[in-house]
Amino acid sequence: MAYRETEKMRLRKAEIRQRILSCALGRVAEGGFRHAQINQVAEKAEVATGTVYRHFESKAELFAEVFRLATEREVSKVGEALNGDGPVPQRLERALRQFAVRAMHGPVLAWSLIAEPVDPAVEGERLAYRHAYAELFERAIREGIGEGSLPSQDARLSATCLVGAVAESLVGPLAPTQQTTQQDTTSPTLSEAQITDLVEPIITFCLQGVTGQRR
Amino acid sequence: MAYRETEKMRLRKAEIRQRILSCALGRVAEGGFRHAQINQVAEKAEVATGTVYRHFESKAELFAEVFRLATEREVSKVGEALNGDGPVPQRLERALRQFAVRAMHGPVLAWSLIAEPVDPAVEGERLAYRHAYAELFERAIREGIGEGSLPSQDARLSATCLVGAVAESLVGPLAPTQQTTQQDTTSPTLSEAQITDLVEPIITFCLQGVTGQRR
Amino acid sequence: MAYRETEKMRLRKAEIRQRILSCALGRVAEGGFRHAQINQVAEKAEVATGTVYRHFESKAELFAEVFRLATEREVSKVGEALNGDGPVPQRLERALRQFAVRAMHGPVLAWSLIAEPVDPAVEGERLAYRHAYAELFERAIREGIGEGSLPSQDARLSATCLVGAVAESLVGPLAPTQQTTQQDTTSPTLSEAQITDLVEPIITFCLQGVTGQRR
Amino acid sequence: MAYRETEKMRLRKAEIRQRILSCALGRVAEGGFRHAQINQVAEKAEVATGTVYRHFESKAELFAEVFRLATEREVSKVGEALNGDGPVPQRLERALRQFAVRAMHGPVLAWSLIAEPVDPAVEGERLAYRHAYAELFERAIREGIGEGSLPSQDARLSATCLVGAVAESLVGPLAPTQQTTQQDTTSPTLSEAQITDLVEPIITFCLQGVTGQRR
DNA sequence: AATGAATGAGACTTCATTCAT
DNA sequence: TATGAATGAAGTCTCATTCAT
Repeated sequence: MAYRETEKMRLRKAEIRQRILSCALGRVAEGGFRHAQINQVAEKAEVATGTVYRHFESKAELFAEVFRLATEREVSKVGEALNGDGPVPQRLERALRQFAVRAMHGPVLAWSLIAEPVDPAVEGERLAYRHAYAELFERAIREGIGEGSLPSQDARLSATCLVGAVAESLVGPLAPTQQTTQQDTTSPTLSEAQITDLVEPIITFCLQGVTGQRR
Repeated sequence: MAYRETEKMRLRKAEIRQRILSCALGRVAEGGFRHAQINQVAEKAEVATGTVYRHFESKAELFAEVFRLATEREVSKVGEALNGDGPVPQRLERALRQFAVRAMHGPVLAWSLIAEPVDPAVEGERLAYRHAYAELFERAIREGIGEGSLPSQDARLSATCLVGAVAESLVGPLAPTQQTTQQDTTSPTLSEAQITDLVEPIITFCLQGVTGQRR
Repeated sequence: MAYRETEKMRLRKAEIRQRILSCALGRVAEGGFRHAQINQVAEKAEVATGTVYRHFESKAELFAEVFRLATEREVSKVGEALNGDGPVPQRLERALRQFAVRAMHGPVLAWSLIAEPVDPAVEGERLAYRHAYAELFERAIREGIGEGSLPSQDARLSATCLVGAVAESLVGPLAPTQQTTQQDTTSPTLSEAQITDLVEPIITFCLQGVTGQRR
Repeated sequence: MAYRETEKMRLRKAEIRQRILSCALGRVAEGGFRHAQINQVAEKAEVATGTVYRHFESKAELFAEVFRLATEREVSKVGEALNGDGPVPQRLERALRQFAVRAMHGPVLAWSLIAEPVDPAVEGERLAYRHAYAELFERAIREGIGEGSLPSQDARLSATCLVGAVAESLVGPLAPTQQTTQQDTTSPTLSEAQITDLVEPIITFCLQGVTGQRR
């Protein structure tokens, strides 16, 4: 008989691709890019090594995709918050909270996305990611300066400071959740209340940084 | 006689140890921990590979020590600035400038110290480093709150934000000096004027963040 | 009804087999056996990988067949020339020219057929191919010795020398057309005039070799 | 104690390098470049895989060296024969005999050197090897034309024919010693008498080819 | 009977660490 | 004690072949 059920198989293939991606993401979330090896990803996804290479050209390609996958939604959420209605400081606050709360839910992953050095190919994605963040914040800050709700300042550097302050506070080794080594594969999950307690002071700092006014 | 011989040898041994350490530091400054291999360090230090292992238990041990070496002075400089005379905001400004300017002069090293993921053993040192920074800033902020020069705030988180904002701005992939991949082993050297242009807005942001007042 | 259906399918099957064979030959002609992978052959033939294995037991089987396909016609042309009318030296000349000119038109293929090492199974075919050539030439030389148009000689070795001289001149790395690496997949096509300039001296050498007389 | 016995160790290192080279050559002689894998070479040489890489930058480098090793002497012997005293035809005869007899003693190796396709890096060496041969013969033929002992001819093509005729006769699949597959790892060793019987007719053919006179 | 995704052995290469000299 | 060659586990990637659909 000719060839049937292409649809089913296409689904299966897509599913395996997804499984590989998500297992790769899982490995990154557990131990960072550093500890995510093709073999282990394949094993976790219950496929053969070669299968990974059927779906992704190389390790770098795979993790670049992982990066995009993990990143896209984060950036778009922050973007939504920043592009919403209301005065800029209020929107900044929403966006920072969005950024911070999400990062708190997966600190190792967040850290990998933000700080871990990787293959040049993946690095490209990270750069894009940070750029995306920075540009979103930068644009908002410029807008705030324009509308008079923010004082004059170097919008780009302020945007960078925002990202840095949040990232460091939440996922850096200093962060309350990271009192231990990053190599730990288990990360504590915080309660919503704990998260709020951490996030609010950070937002205060950041908003004061851009507005120059006591919050 | 026997004693003086021993003494000489002890000096020589210490000297070799220093040379290994400083060459290892050199490699990190050039390309990060990632690209610092024992063989290359040994070669640069003009000793045999095995000699490195006579002075340091393992690669991790060596680089932990490297980390301490590189870090100690940075932290103590910032500490001096923070523990000096004058109102806290002024001291904070001095310290931040100290931190920022030094980082700008060796971005790859700074980035490695701040952000590059490494062996657990080395990570411990990084933790200590960031802790040291955070504690210095935290103490100063507390003092400022006490003396009334700073508003009430979560001193620890503010301190962390300070470190994060500076680090991100100066050595992150977004930083003006890092518009390219970290894999680059050559980093542009900035003129003093350029450095000032970068550092001032950052300091402004940070001070506003802790003081809640327009600078 | 049932019969005609079967017939149609048999034709279709034969056609697919042919397509696979000819695409495999194409790949060899482009880059040699070395660079002819089953996947690429299948893709070029617009069938699935598995289909190749329905028609041929293994890669080796396929390429053995390819070898036969590519070889048969060459040998039979040379055979016709050798078995024609006229004195042996004249027929040898015709045959050598036939051999040489054809090889010049597809140097990579010719080289693959003559010299590239391959799987044992394929090698068997190459052996048969060279044997066929050698036997044709050998028989002609024997005939020439018999009729007195050629001096006494070891007919087999002379035949081998003929093949070797032509093959090396035309497809060896020394050959004027092969001044570059075999890995090159594109080979220059020569004009008829150029081909003649190359072929004539070779024929002269070969005929002198068997006749022992100045041509 | 400081470092002693450098001399002994240098010898040992050189010896290992030699052992690797000679085992690699052995593998080529047994089954061609195709079947010479780094692991097997290392095993045969009784060293670890990594050791091979201490002595040679890459597989290609190793086999390029193997090629040079195997080739140098052959070419220089032929060169000596060609550059000696006496009329050109006589020198050609000496050189051809030299070439042929040596090849007969290691047919698989000879074939690998002459015909097997390999890594581009190794191919470079082969090219050089064939060039060397061709140039030697070409120069001699030109000289012969100059001194009147050889008729006018395309020296380059004649030289190529010489190499091809000898190579094919001795190491090609048609050659009496190669009635079986090249993949055979054992090759029959011929007696001196047998070798003479094979070599003489080849030389006759070749000399007749270049001189156009019955030998 | 055709499909083509999955398989997995096997090839090359790197580099932290050891150990005979 | 210093040396540095040797080690070998581990990692990435390829490709002939199989097999569920």
